[in-house]
Amino acid sequence: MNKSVRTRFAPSPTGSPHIGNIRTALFAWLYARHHNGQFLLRIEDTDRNRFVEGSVEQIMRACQWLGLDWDEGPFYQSERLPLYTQAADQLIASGHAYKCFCSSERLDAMRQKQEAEGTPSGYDRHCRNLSADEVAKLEESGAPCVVRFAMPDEGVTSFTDAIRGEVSFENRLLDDFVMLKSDGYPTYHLASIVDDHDMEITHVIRGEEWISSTPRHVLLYEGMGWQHPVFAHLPIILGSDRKKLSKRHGSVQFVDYIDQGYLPEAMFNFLTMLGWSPGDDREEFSTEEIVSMFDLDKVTDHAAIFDGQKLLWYNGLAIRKKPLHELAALCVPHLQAAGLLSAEPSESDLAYAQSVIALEAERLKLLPEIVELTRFFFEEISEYDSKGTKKWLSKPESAPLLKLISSKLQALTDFTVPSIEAEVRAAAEELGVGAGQAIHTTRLAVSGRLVGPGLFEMIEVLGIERVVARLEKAAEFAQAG
RNA sequence: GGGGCUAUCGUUCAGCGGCUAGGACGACGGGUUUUCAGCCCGUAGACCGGGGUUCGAUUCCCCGUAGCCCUACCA
Repeated sequence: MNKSVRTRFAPSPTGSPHIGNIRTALFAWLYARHHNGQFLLRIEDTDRNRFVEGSVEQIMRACQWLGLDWDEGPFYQSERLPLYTQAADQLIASGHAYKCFCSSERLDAMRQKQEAEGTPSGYDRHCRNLSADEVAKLEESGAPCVVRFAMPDEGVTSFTDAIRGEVSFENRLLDDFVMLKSDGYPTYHLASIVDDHDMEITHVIRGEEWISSTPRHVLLYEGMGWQHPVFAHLPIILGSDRKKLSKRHGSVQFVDYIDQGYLPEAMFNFLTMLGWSPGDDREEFSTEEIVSMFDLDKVTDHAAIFDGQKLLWYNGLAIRKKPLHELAALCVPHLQAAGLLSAEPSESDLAYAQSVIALEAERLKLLPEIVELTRFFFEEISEYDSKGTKKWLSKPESAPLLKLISSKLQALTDFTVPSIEAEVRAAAEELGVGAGQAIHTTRLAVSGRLVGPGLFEMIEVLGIERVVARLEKAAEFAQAG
């Protein structure tokens, strides 16, 4: 009869979500799903200055793409203002909070002085002991005010982090933070505890940058007479130089990875392994397997470094695991965008595209690469690889070789890999050149390139007409020198 | 300046008092093959430093160092 687990992802709409944001969402989602609980989405839009149009859409797009479905929400804090002011009033009434009328100038001066003197920073509690009369007078004058939490000046506040164990802070080192701003909006601290309580969140799973703020939250819960949820602070994700993830490490915006052609399965697997493990050496899992195994006690407590190469490896893995028709469905839009395939391809065009994709699948690491990998299957060859030209097409035997192969293939009634291979090898033998030479020369003739799928498979898929035309063209080119 | 979190191969995840310190990515070498890729096999590569505790520390404690986070009317 234990309360069902409820977690949430609570991003602020200040831009496109970061890799780290989504990883946090992922872990919160995994925890909820593992325990058959609920996962909610809450938009923390309490800072009107930093609001960025479109970020909520990007956040939802990222979650949906990864498969992080939410059971409730999205909730918007900006629509719940009365809840926060009520809580603030209650805290003032119970003596846990007070109004502060200090101007930003006074606060700046105070901070400068503290810095100059090397004394600990923090609000000097100037307004903490204002009498009721003074407060009334100031309110009457219309002076803007904020509500600050009245920190106990002694004692220790501690909590048990689900990942790090017991963490404690001395209250006297904590200052009277602002919980309600002068514009009537709450700060994160107030809003999040009011909402987490109201939404019956059982586990607050968030980034480790929140650890230092947690004693404030614990005290806020106590002030409200509420029990606080379990806190779990996830390790941060850093760049390869152990510095904050930034553009220099590649993309930091999550949606960029969608656009670059990563697969959600790969990203899902990669991200969960960044800070979590099943406790042994395995690291390739399906989403279902991860959901069934995931728990907070296996989350590491130290920073993880974002390794783009590993992500790429996971992506290649995911691509190779995809059933062909699914992979084709993912590649087709890229081919269409490149103009290699029409917007409304015929049945046979589609079938052709699919067999082409099948040949290149194992070389594919990123979806958009399919375009350059397969271009020659769809378009005529505009030029031959220059190294290949020098090495193979410049040989005097190339033209007769290509012509012979062409005629042999044309005579074929059974245009399949084994017969194609037999004919190419026979042609080589007839002219007394090595099979390797015949194969490389032919590859260059039909694809213009030096590397690619197996030659015979490639010829079969290209079809007799294209192949013959290309062999003849290459023979002419070779003859002309 | 103050406070907090963290510290195993280049990276990642294991190890939770006794191990030849393991797996993966990457690197390097080999095999398969017509090339590349893939696949298979192999090689190199790590316990931040100093004190304790203990018969015994990578593992527990303390100090130092380093990185990161907080120290906003931002989240």
